[in-house]
Amino acid sequence: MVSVLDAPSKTDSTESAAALLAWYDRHRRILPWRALPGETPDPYRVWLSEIMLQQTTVTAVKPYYERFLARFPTVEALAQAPQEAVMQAWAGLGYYSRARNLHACAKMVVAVHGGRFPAEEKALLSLPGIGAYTAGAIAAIAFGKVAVAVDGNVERVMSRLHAVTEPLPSAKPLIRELTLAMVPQRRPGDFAQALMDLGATICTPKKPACVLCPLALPCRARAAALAETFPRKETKTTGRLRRGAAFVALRADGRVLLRTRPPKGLLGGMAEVPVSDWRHDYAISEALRDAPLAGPWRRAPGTVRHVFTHFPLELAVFTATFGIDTAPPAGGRWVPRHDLAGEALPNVMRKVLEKALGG
DNA sequence: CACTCGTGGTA
DNA sequence: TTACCAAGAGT
Repeated sequence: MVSVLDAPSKTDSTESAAALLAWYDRHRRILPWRALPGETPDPYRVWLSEIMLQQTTVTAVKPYYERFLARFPTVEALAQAPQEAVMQAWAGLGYYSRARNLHACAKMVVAVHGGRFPAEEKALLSLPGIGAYTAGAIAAIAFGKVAVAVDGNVERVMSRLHAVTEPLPSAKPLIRELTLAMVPQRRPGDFAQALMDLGATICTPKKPACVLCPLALPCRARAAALAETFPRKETKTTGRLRRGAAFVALRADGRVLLRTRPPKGLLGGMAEVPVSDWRHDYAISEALRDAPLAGPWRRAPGTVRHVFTHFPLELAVFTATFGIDTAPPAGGRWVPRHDLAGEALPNVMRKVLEKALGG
Protein backbone atom coordinates (compact mmCIF):
# COMPACT_ATOMS: atom_id res chain seq x y z
CA MET A 1 0.00 0.00 0.00
CA VAL A 2 1.52 3.28 -1.13
CA SER A 3 -0.79 5.28 0.95
CA VAL A 4 0.23 5.37 4.56
CA LEU A 5 3.66 6.23 5.73
CA ASP A 6 3.22 3.99 8.75
CA ALA A 7 0.29 2.42 10.49
CA PRO A 8 -1.40 4.14 13.42
CA SER A 9 -1.17 2.40 16.75
CA LYS A 10 -4.26 1.42 18.68
CA THR A 11 -3.31 3.93 21.33
CA ASP A 12 -3.09 6.74 18.79
CA SER A 13 -6.54 5.93 17.46
CA THR A 14 -8.07 5.83 20.92
CA GLU A 15 -6.48 9.11 21.97
CA SER A 16 -7.49 10.80 18.72
CA ALA A 17 -11.09 9.64 19.05
CA ALA A 18 -11.23 10.90 22.62
CA ALA A 19 -9.80 14.26 21.61
CA LEU A 20 -12.32 14.53 18.79
CA LEU A 21 -15.27 13.70 21.05
CA ALA A 22 -14.10 16.24 23.64
CA TRP A 23 -13.97 18.86 20.90
CA TYR A 24 -17.43 17.81 19.69
CA ASP A 25 -18.88 18.26 23.15
CA ARG A 26 -17.80 21.90 23.06
CA HIS A 27 -18.27 22.82 19.40
CA ARG A 28 -20.99 20.62 17.94
CA ARG A 29 -23.32 22.35 15.50
CA ILE A 30 -26.98 22.74 16.40
CA LEU A 31 -28.97 21.36 13.46
CA PRO A 32 -32.72 20.84 13.10
CA TRP A 33 -32.37 17.10 12.55
CA ARG A 34 -29.79 16.52 15.24
CA ALA A 35 -30.83 15.35 18.70
CA LEU A 36 -29.60 17.45 21.58
CA PRO A 37 -27.44 15.78 24.24
CA GLY A 38 -29.68 13.44 26.24
CA GLU A 39 -32.37 13.27 23.56
CA THR A 40 -33.16 10.07 21.69
CA PRO A 41 -32.67 10.43 17.95
CA ASP A 42 -35.71 9.75 15.74
CA PRO A 43 -34.62 7.31 13.01
CA TYR A 44 -37.14 8.80 10.57
CA ARG A 45 -35.64 12.26 10.95
CA VAL A 46 -32.09 10.97 10.83
CA TRP A 47 -32.86 9.08 7.64
CA LEU A 48 -34.70 11.99 6.01
CA SER A 49 -31.87 14.39 6.78
CA GLU A 50 -29.19 12.00 5.56
CA ILE A 51 -30.95 11.54 2.23
CA MET A 52 -31.43 15.29 1.79
CA LEU A 53 -27.81 15.98 2.72
CA GLN A 54 -26.38 13.67 0.06
CA GLN A 55 -24.22 15.98 -2.08
CA THR A 56 -26.22 18.93 -0.76
CA THR A 57 -25.19 21.72 1.60
CA VAL A 58 -26.64 22.16 5.07
CA THR A 59 -27.83 25.64 4.08
CA ALA A 60 -29.79 24.31 1.12
CA VAL A 61 -31.31 21.45 3.10
CA LYS A 62 -32.60 23.33 6.16
CA PRO A 63 -35.75 24.91 4.68
CA TYR A 64 -36.58 21.78 2.69
CA TYR A 65 -36.19 19.61 5.76
CA GLU A 66 -38.50 21.78 7.86
CA ARG A 67 -41.21 21.93 5.20
CA PHE A 68 -40.91 18.25 4.35
CA LEU A 69 -41.15 17.16 7.97
CA ALA A 70 -44.18 19.38 8.55
CA ARG A 71 -45.88 17.91 5.51
CA PHE A 72 -44.84 14.29 6.16
CA PRO A 73 -44.30 14.02 9.94
CA THR A 74 -43.88 10.23 10.05
CA VAL A 75 -42.72 7.43 7.81
CA GLU A 76 -46.33 6.25 7.62
CA ALA A 77 -47.51 9.65 6.40
CA LEU A 78 -44.79 9.67 3.77
CA ALA A 79 -45.57 6.13 2.66
CA GLN A 80 -49.23 6.98 2.18
CA ALA A 81 -48.59 10.21 0.25
CA PRO A 82 -49.03 10.32 -3.52
CA GLN A 83 -45.80 10.30 -5.49
CA GLU A 84 -46.66 13.67 -7.00
CA ALA A 85 -46.82 15.31 -3.57
CA VAL A 86 -43.38 13.95 -2.67
CA MET A 87 -41.82 15.17 -5.93
CA GLN A 88 -43.41 18.58 -5.45
CA ALA A 89 -41.97 18.86 -1.95
CA TRP A 90 -38.54 17.97 -3.31
CA ALA A 91 -38.63 20.25 -6.36
CA GLY A 92 -35.59 22.52 -6.47
CA LEU A 93 -33.40 20.39 -4.22
CA GLY A 94 -31.88 18.33 -7.04
CA TYR A 95 -30.96 14.67 -7.56
CA TYR A 96 -34.59 13.67 -7.92
CA SER A 97 -33.96 9.94 -7.80
CA ARG A 98 -33.45 10.59 -4.10
CA ALA A 99 -37.10 11.63 -3.81
CA ARG A 100 -38.33 8.60 -5.71
CA ASN A 101 -36.16 6.28 -3.64
CA LEU A 102 -37.18 8.06 -0.45
CA HIS A 103 -40.82 7.37 -1.19
CA ALA A 104 -40.12 3.76 -2.13
CA CYS A 105 -38.05 3.33 1.03
CA ALA A 106 -40.84 4.71 3.23
CA LYS A 107 -43.30 2.26 1.72
CA MET A 108 -40.88 -0.60 2.27
CA VAL A 109 -40.21 0.36 5.88
CA VAL A 110 -43.95 0.33 6.52
CA ALA A 111 -44.72 -2.83 4.54
CA VAL A 112 -41.68 -4.95 5.42
CA HIS A 113 -40.51 -3.57 8.75
CA GLY A 114 -43.80 -2.56 10.36
CA GLY A 115 -43.01 1.14 10.19
CA ARG A 116 -39.72 0.84 12.12
CA PHE A 117 -36.36 1.41 10.50
CA PRO A 118 -34.05 -1.58 10.90
CA ALA A 119 -31.04 -0.97 13.13
CA GLU A 120 -28.54 -3.18 11.34
CA GLU A 121 -26.34 -1.76 8.58
CA LYS A 122 -26.96 -4.76 6.38
CA ALA A 123 -30.73 -4.40 6.52
CA LEU A 124 -30.50 -0.66 5.96
CA LEU A 125 -28.33 -1.23 2.90
CA SER A 126 -31.07 -3.26 1.27
CA LEU A 127 -33.45 -0.28 1.30
CA PRO A 128 -33.73 1.96 -1.78
CA GLY A 129 -31.63 5.11 -1.66
CA ILE A 130 -29.51 3.89 1.26
CA GLY A 131 -25.92 3.15 0.32
CA ALA A 132 -22.78 2.50 2.34
CA TYR A 133 -22.53 5.99 3.77
CA THR A 134 -26.18 6.41 4.75
CA ALA A 135 -26.47 2.91 6.20
CA GLY A 136 -23.50 3.58 8.44
CA ALA A 137 -24.77 7.02 9.41
CA ILE A 138 -28.22 5.77 10.42
CA ALA A 139 -26.85 2.73 12.27
CA ALA A 140 -24.41 4.87 14.24
CA ILE A 141 -26.44 8.03 14.82
CA ALA A 142 -29.95 6.65 15.25
CA PHE A 143 -29.13 3.28 16.81
CA GLY A 144 -25.73 3.67 18.45
CA LYS A 145 -24.11 0.90 16.41
CA VAL A 146 -20.36 0.74 15.86
CA ALA A 147 -20.38 1.78 12.22
CA VAL A 148 -18.60 4.28 10.00
CA ALA A 149 -20.17 6.90 7.76
CA VAL A 150 -17.53 7.94 5.27
CA ASP A 151 -18.58 11.01 3.33
CA GLY A 152 -16.56 13.75 1.68
CA ASN A 153 -15.78 15.34 5.04
CA VAL A 154 -14.48 12.12 6.52
CA GLU A 155 -12.42 11.37 3.44
CA ARG A 156 -10.76 14.74 3.78
CA VAL A 157 -10.15 14.48 7.54
CA MET A 158 -8.83 10.92 7.42
CA SER A 159 -6.70 11.43 4.32
CA ARG A 160 -5.02 14.34 6.08
CA LEU A 161 -4.72 12.65 9.44
CA HIS A 162 -2.84 9.76 7.82
CA ALA A 163 -1.38 11.59 4.82
CA VAL A 164 -2.99 9.17 2.39
CA THR A 165 -1.23 9.78 -0.90
CA GLU A 166 -3.29 7.32 -2.89
CA PRO A 167 -5.84 9.37 -4.86
CA LEU A 168 -9.61 9.14 -4.57
CA PRO A 169 -11.72 7.30 -5.41
CA SER A 170 -9.33 4.33 -5.31
CA ALA A 171 -8.35 5.22 -1.74
CA LYS A 172 -11.90 4.72 -0.47
CA PRO A 173 -11.41 1.20 0.94
CA LEU A 174 -8.27 2.26 2.79
CA ILE A 175 -9.94 5.34 4.25
CA ARG A 176 -12.88 3.26 5.35
CA GLU A 177 -10.54 0.88 7.21
CA LEU A 178 -8.64 3.74 8.82
CA THR A 179 -11.93 5.23 10.01
CA LEU A 180 -13.29 1.96 11.33
CA ALA A 181 -10.09 1.47 13.32
CA MET A 182 -10.76 4.78 15.05
CA VAL A 183 -14.46 4.35 15.96
CA PRO A 184 -14.92 4.29 19.73
CA GLN A 185 -17.15 1.65 21.34
CA ARG A 186 -18.87 4.22 23.51
CA ARG A 187 -20.27 6.96 21.29
CA PRO A 188 -20.12 5.85 17.68
CA GLY A 189 -22.96 8.16 16.64
CA ASP A 190 -21.34 11.23 18.14
CA PHE A 191 -18.03 10.15 16.65
CA ALA A 192 -19.54 10.03 13.16
CA GLN A 193 -21.09 13.45 13.57
CA ALA A 194 -17.93 14.83 15.13
CA LEU A 195 -15.87 13.81 12.10
CA MET A 196 -18.36 15.55 9.83
CA ASP A 197 -18.48 18.69 11.94
CA LEU A 198 -14.71 18.81 12.02
CA GLY A 199 -14.55 18.48 8.26
CA ALA A 200 -17.22 21.11 7.76
CA THR A 201 -15.88 23.74 10.14
CA ILE A 202 -12.15 23.14 10.80
CA CYS A 203 -10.67 20.65 8.36
CA THR A 204 -12.10 22.48 5.34
CA PRO A 205 -11.06 21.92 1.71
CA LYS A 206 -9.22 25.26 1.51
CA LYS A 207 -7.30 26.98 4.30
CA PRO A 208 -8.05 24.47 7.07
CA ALA A 209 -7.94 25.95 10.57
CA CYS A 210 -5.28 23.55 11.85
CA VAL A 211 -4.56 25.85 14.79
CA LEU A 212 -8.04 25.05 16.17
CA CYS A 213 -8.01 21.35 15.31
CA PRO A 214 -8.24 18.74 18.08
CA LEU A 215 -6.33 16.33 15.83
CA ALA A 216 -3.50 18.73 14.99
CA LEU A 217 -0.94 16.76 16.98
CA PRO A 218 -1.37 13.36 15.33
CA CYS A 219 -2.14 14.83 11.88
CA ARG A 220 0.57 13.71 9.47
CA ALA A 221 -0.45 16.08 6.68
CA ARG A 222 -0.17 19.06 8.99
CA ALA A 223 3.19 17.86 10.25
CA ALA A 224 4.40 18.04 6.66
CA ALA A 225 2.66 21.42 6.10
CA LEU A 226 0.69 19.75 3.33
CA ALA A 227 -2.82 19.67 4.79
CA GLU A 228 -4.36 21.59 1.92
CA THR A 229 -3.00 19.12 -0.64
CA PHE A 230 -5.15 16.28 0.71
CA PRO A 231 -7.18 14.42 -0.29
CA ARG A 232 -5.39 13.63 -3.53
CA LYS A 233 -7.82 13.11 -6.38
CA GLU A 234 -7.86 11.82 -9.92
CA THR A 235 -8.50 14.67 -12.32
CA LYS A 236 -12.00 14.65 -13.67
CA THR A 237 -13.34 15.71 -17.03
CA THR A 238 -16.06 18.28 -17.59
CA GLY A 239 -18.76 17.46 -20.10
CA ARG A 240 -19.26 19.14 -23.43
CA LEU A 241 -21.79 21.91 -23.91
CA ARG A 242 -25.21 20.68 -25.04
CA ARG A 243 -27.83 22.84 -26.74
CA GLY A 244 -31.55 22.50 -27.23
CA ALA A 245 -34.86 24.34 -27.51
CA ALA A 246 -37.66 24.88 -24.98
CA PHE A 247 -41.20 25.76 -25.97
CA VAL A 248 -43.41 27.83 -23.71
CA ALA A 249 -46.93 27.57 -25.11
CA LEU A 250 -49.32 30.07 -23.53
CA ARG A 251 -53.04 29.71 -24.01
CA ALA A 252 -55.30 32.74 -24.21
CA ASP A 253 -56.93 31.76 -20.92
CA GLY A 254 -53.60 32.08 -19.11
CA ARG A 255 -52.55 28.45 -19.07
CA VAL A 256 -49.10 27.06 -19.87
CA LEU A 257 -48.39 23.75 -21.59
CA LEU A 258 -46.52 21.31 -19.34
CA ARG A 259 -45.71 17.64 -19.45
CA THR A 260 -44.05 15.12 -17.16
CA ARG A 261 -40.64 13.67 -17.93
CA PRO A 262 -40.12 9.90 -18.03
CA PRO A 263 -39.79 8.35 -14.56
CA LYS A 264 -36.07 7.58 -14.82
CA GLY A 265 -33.01 9.39 -16.09
CA LEU A 266 -32.24 13.09 -16.07
CA LEU A 267 -34.88 15.04 -14.08
CA GLY A 268 -36.91 11.84 -13.94
CA GLY A 269 -40.54 12.26 -12.97
CA MET A 270 -40.31 16.06 -12.89
CA ALA A 271 -42.48 18.53 -14.78
CA GLU A 272 -41.20 20.46 -17.79
CA VAL A 273 -42.27 22.59 -20.70
CA PRO A 274 -41.87 20.72 -24.01
CA VAL A 275 -38.21 20.60 -25.01
CA SER A 276 -36.11 19.21 -27.84
CA ASP A 277 -33.31 16.72 -27.41
CA TRP A 278 -30.18 18.25 -25.86
CA ARG A 279 -27.13 17.58 -28.00
CA HIS A 280 -23.76 19.20 -28.56
CA ASP A 281 -24.59 19.46 -32.30
CA TYR A 282 -28.20 20.63 -31.95
CA ALA A 283 -29.18 23.07 -34.73
CA ILE A 284 -31.27 25.84 -33.18
CA SER A 285 -32.05 27.14 -36.67
CA GLU A 286 -34.18 24.06 -37.17
CA ALA A 287 -35.69 23.99 -33.68
CA LEU A 288 -39.28 24.56 -34.78
CA ARG A 289 -39.49 21.01 -36.07
CA ASP A 290 -39.37 20.00 -32.37
CA ALA A 291 -42.26 22.27 -31.35
CA PRO A 292 -45.13 20.49 -29.56
CA LEU A 293 -47.77 22.42 -31.55
CA ALA A 294 -47.81 24.30 -34.82
CA GLY A 295 -48.08 27.99 -34.04
CA PRO A 296 -46.66 31.50 -34.23
CA TRP A 297 -43.46 30.69 -32.37
CA ARG A 298 -41.11 33.56 -31.60
CA ARG A 299 -37.71 33.19 -30.04
CA ALA A 300 -37.06 35.03 -26.80
CA PRO A 301 -33.82 37.03 -26.85
CA GLY A 302 -30.75 35.34 -25.42
CA THR A 303 -30.59 31.83 -23.98
CA VAL A 304 -31.12 30.02 -20.72
CA ARG A 305 -27.91 28.57 -19.34
CA HIS A 306 -27.80 25.81 -16.79
CA VAL A 307 -25.05 23.55 -15.51
CA PHE A 308 -25.67 19.94 -14.58
CA THR A 309 -23.10 17.79 -12.86
CA HIS A 310 -21.74 16.32 -16.05
CA PHE A 311 -22.58 18.87 -18.74
CA PRO A 312 -23.49 22.51 -19.31
CA LEU A 313 -26.75 23.26 -21.14
CA GLU A 314 -27.85 26.19 -23.30
CA LEU A 315 -31.54 26.42 -24.21
CA ALA A 316 -33.15 28.64 -26.82
CA VAL A 317 -36.61 29.63 -25.58
CA PHE A 318 -39.56 29.92 -27.93
CA THR A 319 -42.97 31.31 -27.01
CA ALA A 320 -46.34 31.33 -28.74
CA THR A 321 -49.95 32.03 -27.78
CA PHE A 322 -52.83 29.72 -28.68
CA GLY A 323 -56.63 29.91 -28.65
CA ILE A 324 -58.54 28.83 -25.56
CA ASP A 325 -59.94 25.77 -27.33
CA THR A 326 -56.52 24.42 -28.25
CA ALA A 327 -56.26 20.83 -27.06
CA PRO A 328 -53.01 19.70 -25.43
CA PRO A 329 -50.79 17.39 -27.49
CA ALA A 330 -50.35 13.80 -26.31
CA GLY A 331 -48.85 13.71 -22.83
CA GLY A 332 -49.31 17.44 -22.33
CA ARG A 333 -51.57 19.41 -20.00
CA TRP A 334 -52.57 23.06 -19.77
CA VAL A 335 -51.67 24.40 -16.34
CA PRO A 336 -52.91 27.78 -15.04
CA ARG A 337 -50.00 30.18 -14.59
CA HIS A 338 -51.10 30.67 -11.02
CA ASP A 339 -50.60 26.96 -10.33
CA LEU A 340 -47.01 26.74 -11.64
CA ALA A 341 -45.64 27.13 -8.12
CA GLY A 342 -47.37 23.90 -7.16
CA GLU A 343 -45.75 21.92 -9.97
CA ALA A 344 -42.65 19.76 -9.57
CA LEU A 345 -40.55 22.04 -11.76
CA PRO A 346 -36.75 21.70 -11.61
CA ASN A 347 -34.79 24.92 -11.60
CA VAL A 348 -33.77 24.76 -15.23
CA MET A 349 -37.47 24.83 -16.14
CA ARG A 350 -38.12 27.71 -13.77
CA LYS A 351 -35.39 29.61 -15.57
CA VAL A 352 -37.08 28.90 -18.91
CA LEU A 353 -40.47 30.06 -17.61
CA GLU A 354 -38.88 33.15 -16.09
CA LYS A 355 -37.41 34.14 -19.44
CA ALA A 356 -40.61 33.40 -21.36
CA LEU A 357 -43.16 34.83 -18.94
CA GLY A 358 -41.06 37.28 -17.00
CA GLY A 359 -41.83 35.80 -13.62
C1' DC B 1 -15.75 0.83 -12.49
C1' DA B 2 -16.97 4.85 -15.05
C1' DC B 3 -20.85 7.23 -15.74
C1' DT B 4 -25.23 9.43 -14.52
C1' DC B 5 -27.75 12.37 -11.65
C1' DG B 6 -29.18 19.10 -9.64
C1' DT B 7 -28.35 22.98 -7.57
C1' DG B 8 -26.28 26.87 -5.22
C1' DG B 9 -22.20 28.86 -3.19
C1' DT B 10 -17.42 30.21 -3.32
C1' DA B 11 -12.51 31.63 -4.87
C1' DT C 1 -15.50 32.89 -15.89
C1' DT C 2 -14.09 28.61 -14.85
C1' DA C 3 -13.55 25.21 -11.48
C1' DC C 4 -14.53 23.09 -7.54
C1' DC C 5 -17.24 21.71 -3.84
C1' DA C 6 -21.43 19.86 -0.70
C1' DA C 7 -23.64 14.37 5.03
C1' DG C 8 -23.61 9.67 -2.35
C1' DA C 9 -26.49 6.11 -4.74
C1' DG C 10 -27.67 3.38 -8.68
C1' DT C 11 -26.27 1.27 -12.74
